[in-house]
Amino acid sequence: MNEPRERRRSTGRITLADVARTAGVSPITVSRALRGERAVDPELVARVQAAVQALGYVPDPAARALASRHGSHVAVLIPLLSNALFVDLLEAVQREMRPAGYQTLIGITHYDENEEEQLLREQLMHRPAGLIVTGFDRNAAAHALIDRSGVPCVHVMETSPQPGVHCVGFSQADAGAALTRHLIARGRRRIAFAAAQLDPRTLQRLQGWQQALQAAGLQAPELACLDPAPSSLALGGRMFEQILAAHPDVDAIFFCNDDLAQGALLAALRLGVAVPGRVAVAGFNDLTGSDQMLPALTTVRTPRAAIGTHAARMLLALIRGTPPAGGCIDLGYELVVRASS
Amino acid sequence: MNEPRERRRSTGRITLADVARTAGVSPITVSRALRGERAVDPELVARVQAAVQALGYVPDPAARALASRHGSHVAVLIPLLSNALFVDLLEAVQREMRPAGYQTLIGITHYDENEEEQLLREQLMHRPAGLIVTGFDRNAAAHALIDRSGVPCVHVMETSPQPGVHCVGFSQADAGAALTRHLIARGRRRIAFAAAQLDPRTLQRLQGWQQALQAAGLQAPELACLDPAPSSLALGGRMFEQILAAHPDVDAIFFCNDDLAQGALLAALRLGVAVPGRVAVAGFNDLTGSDQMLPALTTVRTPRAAIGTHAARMLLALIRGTPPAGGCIDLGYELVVRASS
DNA sequence: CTGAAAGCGCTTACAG
DNA sequence: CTGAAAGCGCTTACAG
Repeated sequence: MNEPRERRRSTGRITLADVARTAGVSPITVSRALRGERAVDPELVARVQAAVQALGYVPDPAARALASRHGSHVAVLIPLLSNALFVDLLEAVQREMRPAGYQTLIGITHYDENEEEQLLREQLMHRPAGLIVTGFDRNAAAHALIDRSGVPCVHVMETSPQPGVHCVGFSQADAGAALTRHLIARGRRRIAFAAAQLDPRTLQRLQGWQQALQAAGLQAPELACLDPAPSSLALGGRMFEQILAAHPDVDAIFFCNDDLAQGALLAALRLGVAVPGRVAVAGFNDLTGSDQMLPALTTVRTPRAAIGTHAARMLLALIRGTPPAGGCIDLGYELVVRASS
Repeated sequence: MNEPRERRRSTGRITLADVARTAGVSPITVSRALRGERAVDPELVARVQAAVQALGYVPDPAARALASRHGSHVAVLIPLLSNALFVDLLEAVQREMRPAGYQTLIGITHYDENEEEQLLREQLMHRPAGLIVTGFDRNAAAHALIDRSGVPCVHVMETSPQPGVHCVGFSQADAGAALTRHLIARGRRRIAFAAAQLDPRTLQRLQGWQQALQAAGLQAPELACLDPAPSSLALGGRMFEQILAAHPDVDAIFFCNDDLAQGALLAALRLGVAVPGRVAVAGFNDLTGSDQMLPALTTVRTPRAAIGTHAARMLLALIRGTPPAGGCIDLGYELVVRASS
């Protein structure tokens, strides 16, 4: 009898084959039982599970990915982590994905087209099971990468009427218009719009502001204060000063993000400008701290956690091949009127 | 002659074997040339690279992971993403890791021992090349998982004299003591410490506060205001009110995190309490907005970005098997004195 | 400095 | 409902 040849590279790891042996079934049956795929005799499933328990078997994701040609993770591309908006979104996505057995890989684009394209390339080479991206604006190469990859993709934060795309979000333009109409209803007539970063969603809010003013016969293009620099409290404070200096008749300012508006409120305190007496101030997103400001900040509450949850569920459905209910979900927004307007 | 048997499961993907064929070398030489491993004839390397370019070859991480028994990613465990501290840390880690070819997988523990253990289990089953964890406090099972995994691990945010462990951070206790001494030097005598969350690092700052007071003969255990709830602006405001109500003689409050202190400053404005006239206020971490507050907030600047950078480099060295310079790096902290104290 | 062979631990596709 | 065979695309360990 031949001596059994020694295995050359054994890792000592407990494998699916070990489970199969102790359960007295074939490896493929173990594989199917574990993934809940197709029908497997309940009794065999029980035996497999017992063996898994007894041996402490843990599947190897790399082997699984190699054999099945896609990983057990999803990639999420967001612009920043320093905006609490995206942190809330991410946490919600992870909360759905982890129990479903998917890891979440985060890519931060810094609002940069080229970084996003590069990131997409890297992520896609890891063969994610699914993809979540922010909005619809990206360069042609990035679009092509997504399309050609065949990886299911959900777009978040915006909505689109385009058929075939999957998205979860709300109308940024409508939300911007609604906030502007609120200011008009409060009797404001010279309403400025102050924005930083100038990403697509900010510009959509800008459009909403324009439309609402136009509808009321109050249009004032000179009151759009646009700065491509990153959003921050300090910048908001500076914008507040500049706008009041340049346009003393302004009686309301709509900031495209709460951090700018918070900075403006702080600057108003510093400068002794009465809010809302002299000028009303409003923000967007209802970030943490806005309800604590003095005066408390009027803003638009955006459903980012719900967006994350729904986007994850939609992606899971796409991954499983069960078509999700509807291609595009509009989760709306909520006007939060506080003392600053 | 036999008909060449058709390949059964070809994916159409360009593989290392394809590159080898067009470069006219063996697959293993391609593998070595691409990874820059050992010596390979420069001319062959050039031929391989040309073939890679021509074919648009992209290595498959799953196959690589399966063959080499560890992934091309590192896992990072942090408590929260809603504290800007950890966002800065993460961004710095990613900035080092991506160019080195490693993806960063983020796990959020929510300051929960069991969640951390579970997360560790999941992450480790994905065989990361390296691991970064926050601090040293975790349950025995989590410790054992890290040790037994054999995965190189760097601890961040704290320092430890223990030999054999790798860490990058600073002394939280020293920083807490330094801030307290500053308040004492400013003539404050009844100095309260207000903390939320009560995670290990917060409690280390508490110790620093105690030591500094004791050294000055000012100890006042009744002035430690500890709340296990998550840190927030609103909670800081409430704590501010409570402390002044319960201890009217308090003349300074040291909040364990800037968000609490910012909330306190806002509450002071609301209540008409003079800061620093009636009571000095200080925070910790120098988070965004602290310099914009009214008055601007005295705090301790913590080097989280530098911690991320150094931790990533240390981990890279451990992964490559080159022992890093020193097991533990203390990056210190910086007192930032502003108008609130 | 280079290579032929074997293997990493799973799943797919084909049968029955 | 179950299985034997082949293969996913790399790297390790052994030679030379």
